[in-house]
Amino acid sequence: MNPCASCALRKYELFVPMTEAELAFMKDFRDGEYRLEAGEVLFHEGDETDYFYTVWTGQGARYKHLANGDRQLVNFFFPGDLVGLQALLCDGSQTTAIAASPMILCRFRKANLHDLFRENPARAYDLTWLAAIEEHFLGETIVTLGQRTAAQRLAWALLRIEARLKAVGLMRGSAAFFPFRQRDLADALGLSLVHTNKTLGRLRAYATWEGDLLRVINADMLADIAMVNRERPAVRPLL
Amino acid sequence: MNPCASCALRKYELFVPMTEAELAFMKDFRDGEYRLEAGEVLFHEGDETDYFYTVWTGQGARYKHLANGDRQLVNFFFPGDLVGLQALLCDGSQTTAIAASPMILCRFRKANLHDLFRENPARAYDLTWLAAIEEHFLGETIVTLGQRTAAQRLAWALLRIEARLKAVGLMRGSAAFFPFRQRDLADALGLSLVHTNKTLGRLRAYATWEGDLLRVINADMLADIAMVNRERPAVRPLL
DNA sequence: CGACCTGTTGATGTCCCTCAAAGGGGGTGG
DNA sequence: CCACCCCCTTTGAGGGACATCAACAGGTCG
Repeated sequence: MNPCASCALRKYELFVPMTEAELAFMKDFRDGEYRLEAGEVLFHEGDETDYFYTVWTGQGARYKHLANGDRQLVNFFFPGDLVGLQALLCDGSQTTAIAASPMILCRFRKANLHDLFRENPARAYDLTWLAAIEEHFLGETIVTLGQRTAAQRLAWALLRIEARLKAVGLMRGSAAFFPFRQRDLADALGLSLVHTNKTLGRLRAYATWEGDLLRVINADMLADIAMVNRERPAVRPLL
Repeated sequence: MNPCASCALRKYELFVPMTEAELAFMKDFRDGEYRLEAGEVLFHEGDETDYFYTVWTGQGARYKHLANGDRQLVNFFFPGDLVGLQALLCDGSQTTAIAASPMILCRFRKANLHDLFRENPARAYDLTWLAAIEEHFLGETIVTLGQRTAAQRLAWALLRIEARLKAVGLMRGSAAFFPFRQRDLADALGLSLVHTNKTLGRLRAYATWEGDLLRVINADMLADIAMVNRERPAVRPLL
């Protein structure tokens, strides 16, 4: 029984298909699962870890605290995302990773990384590919934080999050399951909670977010507001 | 005559040393140099490129334009930095890369990337390592844009830039050579040019930036203002 | 000499932050 | 089964940090 071969994520178009041989390799490279409850921490700022992960189920986020107690959320992570690779390669995590819902992660040992590169260059390439994709998203985030107004930031974020969730089938009816609070989104976008709330109110004709359900009503309008081109997420590997 | 073996950058502590064999390999993997004058563009938003690069000499930046004409600088690049890897892996660049001074870049062919992973896993690992380091810096930038005030942003940036320049010997006397304009720094930090100028004025007791020369006078004070721990740049590979 | 770029400074406006408080839902304990 | 509390959302009021507009000075180049 190969958990990688039977992984439900692989059916989604978001991910590049894998061969039988690749799936067999990943099964051995994988070092079991790691389970988290909502609110639990995967690693803390300053931790030296021996593992990195990919998200199998659930959602979480990575953030950093400043000396004055402010918090900046660096990114959310969704099924298929890599977590903790820089913590490994940049000796020591500078961020904290936390689960926002129950999560299951596939775990990989740092000690096996060199073997991966030596024995399966194609998978190593995919790992680099994933790192580059993450880097690309962080670049987009920088553009947003640097140049967009509150309404533009929110439109941008809601659009992006909903598309990503849809791509991995995280739907409850016609809405996407998004288990975060307004506080989290505010900290991700560099806005105050109050202003985030008020601005969400003004966008309510185009997108709603009630409880854990995010519903995009008028994506074109949101894209207009955010000044982005609406594009489906690029195809990417899944370790 | 091996340009990688004689590369003047390798003497700096910032970079992990390479063996003779590795240097010989890199010489073959390298696909010549690419030279730019100040102001010239390496690649444009939307370009599909066949190359990626590392900076040998000179400095530049990568930025993105929004529909309204605003510009956000995503990162600066300095000698030893990787440029254009995501453009390759995320099909198509979303950013423009431009030289701020005359530059020489070492060029690598996209077509050879798979060979790199197959034939030299250790170098492939280094490539991923570099990507992770870049990702780490982008994360820091996100924290800064999201949470820090104008003075904090500038203190953070001046500190970081000066440390990076020092690490590759880009000194003119006791100051670092930094060929950008206030407009560039403003666009990097998400501030207006005017406010950047005024805030730089208020920091002038701790750091000066006149012409192309950046001089940090009181790094401890800047670190205090920026709420960062002063740390030397982590050691990293140099392709 | 004039055009242009960069840096500098002042005046005015506004977006967003901070402070404050109230309402709803879920959980817990009496 | 209700009282109470905590967390989250929502709304209003006031203030501040930063953007925008405008103008000038110095240096460089044609």
